[in-house]
Formats: sequence, structure tokens, C-alpha cells
Amino acid sequence: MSNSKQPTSETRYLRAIIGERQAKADTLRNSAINPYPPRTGRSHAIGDALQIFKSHEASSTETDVPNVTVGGRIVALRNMGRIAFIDIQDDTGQIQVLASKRALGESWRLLDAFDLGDFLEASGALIRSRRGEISVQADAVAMLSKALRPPPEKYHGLQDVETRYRQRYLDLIANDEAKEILRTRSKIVSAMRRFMDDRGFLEVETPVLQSEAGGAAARPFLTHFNALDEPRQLRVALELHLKRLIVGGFDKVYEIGRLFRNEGIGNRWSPEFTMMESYEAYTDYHGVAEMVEAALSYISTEINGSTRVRWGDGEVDFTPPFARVTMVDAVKQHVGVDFRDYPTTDEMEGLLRANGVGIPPNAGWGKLFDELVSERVEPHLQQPTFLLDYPLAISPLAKRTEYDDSLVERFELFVGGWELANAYTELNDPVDQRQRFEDQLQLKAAGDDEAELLDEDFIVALEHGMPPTGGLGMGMDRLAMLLTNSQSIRDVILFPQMRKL
RNA sequence: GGGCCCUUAGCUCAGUUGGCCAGAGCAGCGGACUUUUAAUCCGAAGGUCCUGGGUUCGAGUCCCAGAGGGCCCA
Repeated sequence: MSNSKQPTSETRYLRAIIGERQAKADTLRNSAINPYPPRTGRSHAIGDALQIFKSHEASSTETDVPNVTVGGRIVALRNMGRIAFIDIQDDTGQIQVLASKRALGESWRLLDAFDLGDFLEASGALIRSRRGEISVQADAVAMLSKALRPPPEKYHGLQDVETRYRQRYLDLIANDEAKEILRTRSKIVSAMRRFMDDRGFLEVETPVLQSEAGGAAARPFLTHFNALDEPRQLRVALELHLKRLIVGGFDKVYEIGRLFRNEGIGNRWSPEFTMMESYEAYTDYHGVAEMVEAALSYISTEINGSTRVRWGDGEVDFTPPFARVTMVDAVKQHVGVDFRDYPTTDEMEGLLRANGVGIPPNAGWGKLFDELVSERVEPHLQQPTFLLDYPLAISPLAKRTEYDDSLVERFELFVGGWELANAYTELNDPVDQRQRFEDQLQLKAAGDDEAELLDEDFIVALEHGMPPTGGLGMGMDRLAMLLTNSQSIRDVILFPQMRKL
């Protein structure tokens, strides 16, 4: 045990606090009151109760305000001896409970058993206190659930970044912004799903456990299938299974699913993350680009009421159409050369050196090129920009362009200098696809452990014929970061991976 | 992988050139209080100063190693 912040650690003092709270629970039990009752008599969510009271006030009719029974976590408790003000909170809002000895009579003593963090139920009339706070004037209170551990400090909230991620529930209790960001993430995913459904896409679910994780250049997590006594890998992409479904005759499919890439953790990188991938037959990457423009402007408007969103000190504008620039032109613009004049690994390495870009170890031409673009081109792409027509060497699943055999019909969408989406006119020529996989195998043999594997079953599927198809992958975590102005991916992931304590 | 920084009470944080018993606020405990809003007032508690070594008469503080975390860079 090397870290005192271990969530389950119990100092003598914390044990004493827990003991006091347990003693209060026992006091209730001794009075035949269950501190963890199975049901509540709640009549209204707190937000609804507030709404009812406000509209009643606005209408200023003679009718009585209905009595309510509300429940929630105690977030503040101000006891004045014979009257107490208790702020309780549920997911819909916060309301003050006005509890007085006179109104509660015998059960006034019940309040001794309540602490911050407990769940309290209160019944009574909705009123405004003398200071104007909407309150439930309680004629009955009840324990809904006794908390044994104290909540985070009420004024400063929970600041410790590690605890915020390790015990996210405390972050959600203490920090409204954290809760709002994660709620918005959920709305973003739901808006994406609505958009795809409305366009006639079928949502599907494909295997997470695969014999050989393919479809992206990434190292997989490894696991074992006991019943079959076979190794399995966690998927790194959705691509190959979704394209099998296109072969199978589902012309518009999508999946929003968790991918696993055995790589490091950073501000924009999480080893498990959520991707939306879609495949549509009878379209190409231009069609996909238009769909991406429509999707992002729709989702942005649903979430923020505008296609323009705050991002850091600036603004990102998702109003279609987005800028389009070919990779050839972008490299010409920011590096000053036509990268097709550097076709060998040695020449590309020389180009990186000439531009002061570090050389990654064991790098083939593709990895070097990728490094150059990441360093010298992508950071310039702040407003949504489609970067079109990638080198074939780094795109083993995309179809060649008609104007240059060394390029493919592929775009990546960049926003704020990051890759947000990746799309191809899908390669449906099984002979070409086999050759591309074999080229990847050579890279693997040369030491690139992220190179693609040859998926024989997928090629057999292509050999049965796949219509012309446009495919897309979009990182939902990064989209959530952009639309919530979050600078760390962990803020948009409920339970980010952390080292075990 | 490289650099910088952080770790002190349940929570948020102080802690001087190394100095005697390590402090505050919140929460909790005891008491007062019938309209509070971070309630207020009085009182008493609460510590493996991340861990392990070392230097020193003396270490929260200095040195070394380690653990966990954060930020920046590749």
C-alpha cells in the first residue's frame, strides 16, 4: 500500500466516522425503522415539484398547491434547534426541506439520525420560506438510505483529479460540470444514433472477441477463450465485420461500439474508446463526406443549439460545407514538396530529417509519412477540413483513385488539429485486397507490430462480391470532447482506465 | 520514452533558513439557537506528513530510491 488515497483505506478517524453513521442506522433499527427501506412514497421528482409550484405561483389562482413527497440526497443541513433546513437533491433538481419540531412532533428526533449524503424523503406542502426559497414544509420525513461514508467537501468540491476518475460517483456528486459533460456525451451518442436511424441505417452489433483483430493499424489486447482453448483478441476496429454485412446484403449498417487498442493513455488517447462506424452501399467517399457534414451540423445543433461551438479560446464551425483539400496539396502547402517525389523509405526519411521531424524506430515509408503529416500538416487544420486522397501505403482497405494508382479514395476529417473521422471508398476487389494484406504482412515481418493481418475469411467474403461502398469511422469520445469543450478525453469517459493501486 | 511538478486530517488547503506539541476551513462529535442559503456562536476531538532508506543533536522540510498522480514534449 503505497498511496494513502486508496479508496478503501480506513484511518482510525474515518473508521470512527463510519462507526458513528452505523450507530445512527442502528438507532433507527432499534426504533423499528429500516434505514434501507425497499420502497419510497415519492410522488414527484424534485424538478417536477419545483415546476408545479412555480406554475401555481404564476397562475395566482386560489387553488391549493398539492402536497408532495420528494426524496433525494442530503447536500446541506442547517439545524437551528427547533427548525432545520435540509437541501436534498435528485437527478432533476434540488429543493429545500423545511423541518420544524412543531410540525414533526415525535419524529423530529428522527433528524438526529441524518447526515450529509443520506437519502431523505419528505412529505408536505410546497411553500416559499421567508427568504424566498421554494421549500417542502415537512409534516413527515423518512430515511431512504443511510450513507456510511461522508461526502466530499461541499464548498470546494472534489478537486483531486485521481479520486475524480477512480471514484467517479464522487465526482458526479460533487461537481456539476462533470455530471453535465457526461450527460451531454450521452446526448451526443443518442443524437448520432437518431441521425443514422433517420437516414435508414440499420444498427448492428458485431463480435468484440476475434481470433485476429483486424481493420486498423493497432496492437490488440489479448485474452483467452477457455471453452475452445483458443486465443482471442479484443477488436481494434469494426470495419471487417460491417463490410461482411454489406456483402450479405444489408446496404446501410452502422455500429457504435467500444474498441480496444493496446496503446498508451494521453489527453486525446484512451486504450478503450467508442467508435461509430457506418457502411453504405452504392455511395463513395464523397457521399460519406456529405453525410458527415450533415451529421456533425445536426448533432452540434441538437447539443449546443448551433453549428458553432466554443473550443478552447476559439470556436469551431460545423456549418457545411467543410473545407476540402487533397493530401498532395496540403503537403505541398505546409511542407513545400509533392510527397510522391519521395517514393522510397530512404527518401521519405530524408524529407523528415530536412523538416526536423523525429524518425520513429522500425518505420517503413507509411509510418514516416504519417509522422510527417501529423507533425507538419494536421496541426494547421483547426476548422473542420476533409483531407482527401491518402497514399495507398497507409490505406490497405481503401480503393485506388482513378487518377493516381499510388493514392486511394480516402479522407480524414480534422477538427481542432485532431483526426475526428476516417472514411474510404471501400476496396471491393478481392485480388487487390489480398495483395494489400500481403504487403502489410511484409511490414509486420520488418518489425511493424501495428501492421494489419491477412484476414482470409474477409477476403472470401469479398470474393462473393461487395457493391461499391462508402465507409466511415468517427471517434465518439473526441466528438464529445469537441462539443463539451473538454481538453482531456478522461473527462468524457465515465470510468477511464487507471493503474491498479 | 524525456523533462517539470504534486502527494500533509474524511474533503479543500497552509506549514518560514531544518527547531521543540504539525495548523486552518468544511464535514463529524458535545452544547446554544423557530426562517436558514458555504447559517451563526461556544467547546472538545481528529495525523503512518505517500513508502523505504540516508544526512543531522533534531526531518513534513535536505539527499537517494521507489509508488501513485498531473502537465508538457517526442
